[in-house]
Amino acid sequence: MDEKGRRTSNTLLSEDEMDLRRGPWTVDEDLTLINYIATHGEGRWNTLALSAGLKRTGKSCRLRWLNYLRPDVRRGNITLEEQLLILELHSRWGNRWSKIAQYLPGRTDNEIKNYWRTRVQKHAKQLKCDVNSKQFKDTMRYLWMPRLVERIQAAATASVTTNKAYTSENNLKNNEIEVHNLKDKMGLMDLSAMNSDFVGSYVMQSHTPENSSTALSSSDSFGTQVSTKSDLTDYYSVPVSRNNNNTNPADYYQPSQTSYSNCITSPSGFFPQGLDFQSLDPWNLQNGDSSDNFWNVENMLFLEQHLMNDNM
DNA sequence: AAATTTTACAACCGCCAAGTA
DNA sequence: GTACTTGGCGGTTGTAAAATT
Repeated sequence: MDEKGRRTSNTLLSEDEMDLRRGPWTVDEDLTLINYIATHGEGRWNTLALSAGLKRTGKSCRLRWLNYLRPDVRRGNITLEEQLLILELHSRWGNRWSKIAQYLPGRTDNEIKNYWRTRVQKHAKQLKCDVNSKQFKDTMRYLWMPRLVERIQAAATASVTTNKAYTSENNLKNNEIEVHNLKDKMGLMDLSAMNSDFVGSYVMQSHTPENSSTALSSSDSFGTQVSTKSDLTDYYSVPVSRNNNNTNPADYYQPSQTSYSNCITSPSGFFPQGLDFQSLDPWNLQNGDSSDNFWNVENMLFLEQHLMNDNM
């Protein structure tokens, strides 16, 4: 029996007989579930559903709790850092959403899965290539991911400039914690090059009072985030390490034969001569509007052709 | 302004493995 | 040992909101 009915005493009742509800949860149902779990805790979801008086399956209650009501669920835009992690972890583990979600605290497997399907797969579809193809994976790894790193770095640099004066004891404490967490995550990605200076400056952004809509905390994947032209110089300048010990996190993404810097500044290292590299960047903010103008027809055709040649 | 299409995401489905009676 | 229950997972669907025509 896969929750098609529930056994009460010796009687097996069908879902119809139990008048089970489906579809969106109401506020009342949410409150009932929250209150019940607050009092009795999680677990034994079928029993919980019955005891709480919810006309839902145990599965439905579990899902609602885990994906939506749990207090530590993070909502809102996937940050650049999270996008980078998702791309990286997916390249390692494929559709192991729950495993990937373990490394994004507060994000659910469902949310990550939705992100992947709606944003990433969309672009694979537009490129007319399979999301699991080598070509698409290469595009992700050598084009989008370095660009994401660059954007994270650019945002961090910008935050250092604009928030120089913003330091408080609390901030420093919070930053220490986040630097630690971030390093844990990045450590998983083997981003040994990421130094605390860089990470710290990045994290600083997330604790500034005016951070609510920064490039870091609010962004849409593949260039649909809202931004301003003033950001452009950062996005398109060559990433320069903020110190001299070669600790540019982007270095991690160096392909075996072509350097990351070459990818960024000279796409010909990876893509054919003449390719309008900037336009191929999913996070391209040219013209002040980032919303997918990256995938203009010309470049689509060009990349498509390149991918086809690659197949031969 | 209305109709249509697209996007984003919550919720459901079916399968499977582990636990339990 | 086995039939059943439960919870977890990945895939898919439904639908409200936003964008476009």
